[in-house]
Amino acid sequence: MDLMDKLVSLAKRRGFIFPSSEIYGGLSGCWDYGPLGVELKRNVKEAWWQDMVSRHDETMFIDDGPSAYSMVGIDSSILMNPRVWQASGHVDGFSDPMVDCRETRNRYRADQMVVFGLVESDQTNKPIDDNTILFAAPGELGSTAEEELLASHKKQVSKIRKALGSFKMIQIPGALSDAALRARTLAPGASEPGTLTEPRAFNLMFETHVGALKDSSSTAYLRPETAQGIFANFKNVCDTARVRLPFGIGQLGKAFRNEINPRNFTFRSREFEQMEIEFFCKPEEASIWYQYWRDRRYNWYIGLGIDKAKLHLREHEKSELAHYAESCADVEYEFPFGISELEGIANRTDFDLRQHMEHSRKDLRYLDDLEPDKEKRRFLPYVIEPSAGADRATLAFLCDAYTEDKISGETRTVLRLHPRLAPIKAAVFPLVKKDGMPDKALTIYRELRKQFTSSYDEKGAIGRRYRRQDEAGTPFCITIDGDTMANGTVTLRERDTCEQIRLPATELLAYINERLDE
RNA sequence: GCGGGUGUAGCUCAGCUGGUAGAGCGGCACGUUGCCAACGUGCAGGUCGACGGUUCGAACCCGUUCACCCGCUCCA
Repeated sequence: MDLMDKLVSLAKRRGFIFPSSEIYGGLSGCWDYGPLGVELKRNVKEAWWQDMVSRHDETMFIDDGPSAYSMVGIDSSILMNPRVWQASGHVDGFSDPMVDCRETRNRYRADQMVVFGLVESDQTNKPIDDNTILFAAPGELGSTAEEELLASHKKQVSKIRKALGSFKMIQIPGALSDAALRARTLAPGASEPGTLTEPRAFNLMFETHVGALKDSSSTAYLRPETAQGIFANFKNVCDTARVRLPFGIGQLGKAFRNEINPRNFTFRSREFEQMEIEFFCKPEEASIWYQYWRDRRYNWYIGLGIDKAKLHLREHEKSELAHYAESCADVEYEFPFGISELEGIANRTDFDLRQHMEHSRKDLRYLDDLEPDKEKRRFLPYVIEPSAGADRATLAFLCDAYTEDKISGETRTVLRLHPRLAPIKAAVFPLVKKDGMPDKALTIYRELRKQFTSSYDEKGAIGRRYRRQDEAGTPFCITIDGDTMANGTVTLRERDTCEQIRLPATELLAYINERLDE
């Protein structure tokens, strides 16, 4: 059984993650977090929110940043005015049948791509050959002519003309929907035929209707990203929060994408949770802030215990960049199913604010009242966007924590989660179920429980209880034994080393709190 | 969406040429034990993914369908 299978089994067996609505057969791309999973995921989100937003100190330079900066948070609604998604490009970009070129990674609207075939130059329009190459060109069906084919295609066409003599080119409707014809089709800029994917309707956004009437005027979308809620509130935050450039707005929340093919456990889901920051700065400082956020976000995962050897920061090639991004880097983790993206950090320039300014006709420019030059006072800030997936981060922490080691010949399964992320911080056991130990243990348990998630267990052998907590990732197990009854000390057993220390029960809270902050 | 594979207990799986459901682990109870998955006894838990067909009889054969996994694809 490979690591991923083991992890999925453990997640189910111990109550981390279940398939959504499982008693009805589940729903592809949707997952439920169980009693342990919800604590883990909350801890991931809480760590992010604290580290990025609520505990951020705007009076200090953070992690060698270029300057001090402010961070504020918002929580915008999932349903928004649909014009938001027109401005962002999501409505036009993802609602039509599209084909992708595997080689050039370009995407075309299938209904606006014209495919030409070579036919006899007489009236028969008979194909000159059943296996000739076909040429695809983006254009408008019915009006794009041979002359408008890309230059690279022209060369090939004239080459064929030299070899085969006279022929003419006609449009072949529906060629992209036919697998055999598609395999012979040369995409613009591609080096060989057959690189185009099947046309697919990219109904990426989930549609719904607001109000009682189900007509086009009531159409609304479940947000496919949380980012636009931040851009849409940029002016509100500027007007009310007393922030000055540079500053960031953070948001945690659900987003929805009707993925063609959800895969790899919770990694690609249709409903997922994002942890996004839109960081606004002066255009001339954008690249230095981009560097800063790349490194800061990469190190955030390391600080929470992810194996550095499995975490990569990958800078995108220019050709990989989305049209709105000037630069982009991915934080990638080596999952058992392959290297995959946890977070993208992009320099989005002023694309989003500009789009929203044009569509909303509201002036979204930042007013720099310290700038003496009146011409330069109003401008659109550039945006650095560190956009992370909460479910992906949770999955990465789980995968990274999963360990099997040997304790006196027996295989032990243990989740070596960072104490800050562990669903349960401490478990309390009476060594035996007699001599007043359960009562003493319960007193200590109730004390710990006031401060952090704790567990009490008196069932079964002590070794079994330790192992149960190992599978849940509990970093500390506290055992009440004969000495506790005599002198008030307890043993505290470390999850990762199985080593025990003895300390007075009265010092437990302070000790564990200290360890949680490491 | 296309190609391939898999659906049996909470988990991992066995179940022969069709004959009426099993194991290990896990859970619970009691006893014994007492610092790293101890032992004993007992209990609970399955309309064998769903629907339909063939048959005296289907977990097994046939059809349909759903879900999941792998590859192509996409991305937080």
